[in-house]
Amino acid sequence: MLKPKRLPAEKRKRVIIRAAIEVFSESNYRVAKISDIAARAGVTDPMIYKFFSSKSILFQEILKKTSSKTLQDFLEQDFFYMEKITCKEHFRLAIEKSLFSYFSSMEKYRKELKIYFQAISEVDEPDIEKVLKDSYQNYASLYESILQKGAEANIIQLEMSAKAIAWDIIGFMIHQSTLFLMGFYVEEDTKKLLNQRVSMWIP
Amino acid sequence: MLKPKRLPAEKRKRVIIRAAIEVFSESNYRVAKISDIAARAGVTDPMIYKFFSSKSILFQEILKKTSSKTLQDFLEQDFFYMEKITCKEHFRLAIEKSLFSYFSSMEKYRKELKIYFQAISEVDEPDIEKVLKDSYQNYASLYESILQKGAEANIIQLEMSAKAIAWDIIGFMIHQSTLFLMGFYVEEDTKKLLNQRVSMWIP
Amino acid sequence: MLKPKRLPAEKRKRVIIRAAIEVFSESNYRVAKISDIAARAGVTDPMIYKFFSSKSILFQEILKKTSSKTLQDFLEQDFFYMEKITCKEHFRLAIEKSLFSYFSSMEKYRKELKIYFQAISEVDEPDIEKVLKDSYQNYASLYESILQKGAEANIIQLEMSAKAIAWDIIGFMIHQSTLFLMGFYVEEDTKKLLNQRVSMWIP
Amino acid sequence: MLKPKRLPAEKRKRVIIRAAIEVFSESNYRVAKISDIAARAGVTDPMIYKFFSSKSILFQEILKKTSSKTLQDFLEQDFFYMEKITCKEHFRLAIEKSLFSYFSSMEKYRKELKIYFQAISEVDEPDIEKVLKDSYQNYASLYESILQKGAEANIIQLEMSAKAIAWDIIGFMIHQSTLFLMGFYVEEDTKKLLNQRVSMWIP
DNA sequence: GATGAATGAGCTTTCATTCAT
DNA sequence: GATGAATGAAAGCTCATTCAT
Repeated sequence: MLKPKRLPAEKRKRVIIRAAIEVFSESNYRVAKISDIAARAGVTDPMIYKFFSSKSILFQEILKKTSSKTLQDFLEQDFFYMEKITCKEHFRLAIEKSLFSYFSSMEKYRKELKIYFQAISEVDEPDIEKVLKDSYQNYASLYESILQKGAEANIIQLEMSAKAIAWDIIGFMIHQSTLFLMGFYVEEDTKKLLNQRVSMWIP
Repeated sequence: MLKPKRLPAEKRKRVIIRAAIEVFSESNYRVAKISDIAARAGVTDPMIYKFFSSKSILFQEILKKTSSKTLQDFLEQDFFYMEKITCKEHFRLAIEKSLFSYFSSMEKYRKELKIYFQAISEVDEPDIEKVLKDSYQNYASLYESILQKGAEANIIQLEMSAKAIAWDIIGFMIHQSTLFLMGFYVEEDTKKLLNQRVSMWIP
Repeated sequence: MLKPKRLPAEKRKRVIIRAAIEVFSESNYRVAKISDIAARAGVTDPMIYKFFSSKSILFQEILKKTSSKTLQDFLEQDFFYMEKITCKEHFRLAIEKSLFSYFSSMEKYRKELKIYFQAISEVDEPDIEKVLKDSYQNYASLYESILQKGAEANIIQLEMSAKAIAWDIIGFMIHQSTLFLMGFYVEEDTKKLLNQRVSMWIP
Repeated sequence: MLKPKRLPAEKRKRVIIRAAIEVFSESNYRVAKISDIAARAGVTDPMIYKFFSSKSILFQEILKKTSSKTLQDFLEQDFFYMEKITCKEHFRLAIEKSLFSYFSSMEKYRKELKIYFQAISEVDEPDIEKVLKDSYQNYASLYESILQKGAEANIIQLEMSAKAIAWDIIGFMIHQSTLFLMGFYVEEDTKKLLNQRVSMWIP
């Protein structure tokens, strides 16, 4: 092993997270050992604790980071640049594009996705449960507020509460993620389904 | 402690398996402790080892038992009583009914289903991987042979190999199971999808 | 396994001891399991406890039984039938014959011998230590009393106490037993050595 | 508890080995508990596992280390500095001296010797058997090669193969070790026997 | 008289985590 | 700032032994 370089804290932290993502995704939260992660990151065990106060916290940070990063990707593309959305059809398209963009990024985030599904088995740890819920909540809130805005601006009319629709959208995302991880994802099918759903959500 | 009742081996084994199913399904394979299972079954740890030589074996036995029990349920209903199946439509119906019967039993086997999905995270243990694969394989073989028979009897014509179709059927089952566990299962939707698929499988 | 016959207690006990001798001699006191012994004897574990209150007791009984049996063999041959021993030379011959008879029986008692040497590693259990010592003591006492009788009858003259000589005889027996178990026993050599020693003991 | 001193790994390992030698030699491999050894070494159980991956490995390392240490002592004294050995008499003397040096060191290695004899009861563990055999083999090879050299240089003439003689030498060593441990070792006697044997080996 | 059922007690081993240097 | 040394706590598993039937 190469002599461990002195890295600036932020960088080192990122290296550790990257290593942890790999190690966790290769087995699971319980089987993965701190020392495996440390070895993969090229540091010693206590270094992990310098940045993350416990294994659980490290796991949670991964969940949070992944969630916020994908959310970021999302916002940056700004599918919902309202100036451009002037009619229902545009609105529908924006929803479609945003979701499809998520589906397209699944390959890139395959490992993180696996970790998300592991997390489901760990919901008896309340902290983990919270992070998991929050992460879904963020997405839901985003869609909820967008739908709200669209409705307020009279661009669209909703038949259900914005919240209910938002959570159905999240459900669809999770569902497709599962299909993806299990090897059942077929882009064409999803596209069609997505189209149908959008018509349902925004009638 | 309540005075430990003496049970004949077969009964005790069943009690332990039941307890293990509960304990495993409430958290996961790694988190569940032998002593939790023992306590739930109202026995001491060593009793577990009288019946199952290791925790992993116990887990595997649950997987196997569940698999063979649901398969049994299946065979007993004999959807494929060939004397009665004389035309393609009957054949299609038999497939539909058999699958729908499986979907209907998911609620009954919710815990076992959860354990099956936990097992996916444990496939780095080769024994567990094998049991998992075998269990799917059994179902696949069943459908394969049925399709084969139907084709040989000229009741149906297949556009793909019986094997490929069989595995697509399994995929559909797994997919619906996932939806179910995640709370996304809607009987109506599944019925429609099932209908479509059957038309695909048996054109 | 054949249905366990109802055996008279004494016979059953002997069967168990025989099984225990085999099982112990094949590994060692700690590694040998009660259930192995029971299986070998064709009985269930609790049966062992019917006859021997603990594993240690069973081990001790083997030591005792072996000791008394070989001692018995010894006495029966009556090398020291005093009427026939009228001179030093006869006395020496009796000693020689008695020891040589022991050496000749080592093959027959190989397993028991192994157990004796195992017992040495277990002397931290005081009971076992006692049995071991007693067993040597019995032999020693025998020789001591014979030497005493010989001296009192003026057949032989001793240069050391009868006790000291007796224990040296025991030492020689143990030594030869060790050689035997380790595969270094050569009858010819032992015969010569024995002859020398006898001259020493009875000058 | 006394505050646990921090020791560099090498030192700590030596402390543990020393403790293990004592604890093993005081009872036996099965009776000695890891926690006994840890306590004796003034550490907690897991420290043992930092250095030795299992109890069996620890035991084996002791056997190996002892074997290589005594062999080292041996080689350092260089009884077989060939320049000085020019005639049969010198050669014989070298053999005698080397063996006698070993016998003289038995007191120093009494505990290790006891452990070696324990190991015999544990030969059903194949790893232990191997270590034991290798350890004897090393000594045998040493003597074999020396005898070979002597014969090739025409300093001595052998009546048997160098290998056979080498193993007879090992047998003699083991035998004397046994006598020593059982309290029957008498330097004088051994010297005489040794002298005889050497005449046999190198006639 | 014999056994199947059950357990107490204990051992090896693992791992997240801390702390002195 | 980084690490090697050390441990607390617990888990899986084994085995001699007991007891109800």
